[in-house]
This record gives sequence, structure tokens and C-alpha cells, in this order.
Amino acid sequence: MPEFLYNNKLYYNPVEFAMDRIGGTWKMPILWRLKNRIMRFGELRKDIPHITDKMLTSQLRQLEAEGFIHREVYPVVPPKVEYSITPKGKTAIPIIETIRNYGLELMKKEGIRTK
Amino acid sequence: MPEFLYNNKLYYNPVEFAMDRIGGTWKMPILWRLKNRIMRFGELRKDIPHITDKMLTSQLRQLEAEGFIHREVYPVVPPKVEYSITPKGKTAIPIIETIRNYGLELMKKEGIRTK
DNA sequence: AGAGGTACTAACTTTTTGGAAAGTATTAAT
DNA sequence: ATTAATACTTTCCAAAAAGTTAGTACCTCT
Repeated sequence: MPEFLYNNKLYYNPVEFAMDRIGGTWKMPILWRLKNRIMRFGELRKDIPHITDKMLTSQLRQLEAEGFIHREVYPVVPPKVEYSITPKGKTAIPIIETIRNYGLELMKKEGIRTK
Repeated sequence: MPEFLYNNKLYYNPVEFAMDRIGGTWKMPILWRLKNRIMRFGELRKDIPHITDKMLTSQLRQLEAEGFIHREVYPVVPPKVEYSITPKGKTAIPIIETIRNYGLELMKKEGIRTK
């Protein structure tokens, strides 16, 4: 196992590294929504059920810091901030799709229906 | 977003469901090692750096409970228990591979070398 | 009698993640 | 003067995931 350090955190394998970038409860839902359009903070919040302001802000910041999304601030009042996906962010989309389809497959096997 | 309940836990999307089955720090490393051979508890422990007895046991139990692996106990002393992957478990392998390759790609972009 | 091997199990602590609720800044509209 | 709008920030708290340490059962071998 190729274990390594990055930003003072120890990773045991590439899977862990990938999941640290795009895993967690909210990052994939966010990237998924930005995949082919620009969205404002408020739009994302309305579109992602149950997410809180704090979680949305912190996840957007992390995604930005790691180059998956771009944050454009307009100096107006009230504030306007637009989020868009970057080329790097786009590379995550097929991965998310793969995992999503796998999830659907597992759900089907368990007989889960979402109505 | 198709939100749903399963075993008293609320899921917001299929990605979350999938990651609950095969995510976390240890499940993919375990499945990865079982992908084409049967292994004993002690072998897995030796092969997966940093994992503790507790984590190995609990993750194996969860994987078994969800049908990804099979647990075969031999009534001998000292104890002998063999773990193998099931057909359902095998369906996870390509997903793990996809995520793993994506992790490697991201690592490359960041210039991470594991020597 | 004591040590060694295997696969756990239990109790406890720490770390990480996420959530709730309230507050901030600025300006325009009423 | 107060409210509304937008995009946050802050503090405090709870739950979940993971780690540490120690111990168990059983038999064999020395």
C-alpha cells in the first residue's frame, strides 16, 4: 500500500485521497448540480434539500480550494456570488455517475423504491 | 432528490447509499484484497497496514451482513476463519477500481509520489 | 505450569463530521 | 425607523467513525 502525506494528513491509498476531495455528504450533490450550469448560493441552497448555510459554505470553500469549482463575487448589494464548475471539477462527473449508478443498482437489489 | 429511509437511516441520494455500504476507511481495502482470493483474518490484518483488530472485525461483519463477503468458520483450535468475496461483492470491484484510478489521477495532478 | 497461536470482544477515548441557531454587513424600499 | 434581501460567519453541541488498550477462549507444545 502506497501510504503518503499530503497537507499534513496521512492517506493509506488513492481511494481515500479521492474520497477526501469529493466525498462527504454534500460535495457530490453540489458538483452534480453545477455540472452544466452556473448557480448562485441561494439557488444551490434551495435545490439541495436539508443542507444548511454552514455546510454549503464550507463545502463550497473546500471545493474551490481544491480547484473543482470557481467562485465569482460581484461587488453589489445585496451580495451576489456565482459558482461554476472548473475543468478539474468536470473530471469528477463521470466518477459521480458511476457511483450513483452503483448505488441505484444496490437499491434495486434491496427493493428500495423512492416513489 | 429521491430521499428515502433504509434500516432507520435517512439517505438523500444513491451515492450516499452506495458509500454507506462500501465507503469508510477500510471496506474498499478489504474487498480489494479479497477480489481474487480467500483470506484468513490474520492474513488480512498483516496485509492492511494500520488496521486494528477492532476495525477489521467490525468492517468484516458489516460487509458480511450486507452480503459482500462470506465468512466461513472452521471449528478448530486455534480458530480458523476464512473470508471470501461473494458475487454481490464482486460487483463492487469495478467501482473501486474507478475511484482508485481517479484518486491516482488527482494525485498525479498534485505531484504526489508514493515512492 | 506456562507460553504461544488465532480470532475475536469490551470499555473507553479521541477525532471527525455534521447540525441548529443566531448574528453580521450593506443598501434599498416602505 | 424598520424590514427585506443575500451570502455568509460564529458558537456551541451531538452523533458517528475510528483508535487504544486490555482481555478472553481454547488447545497444543515445551
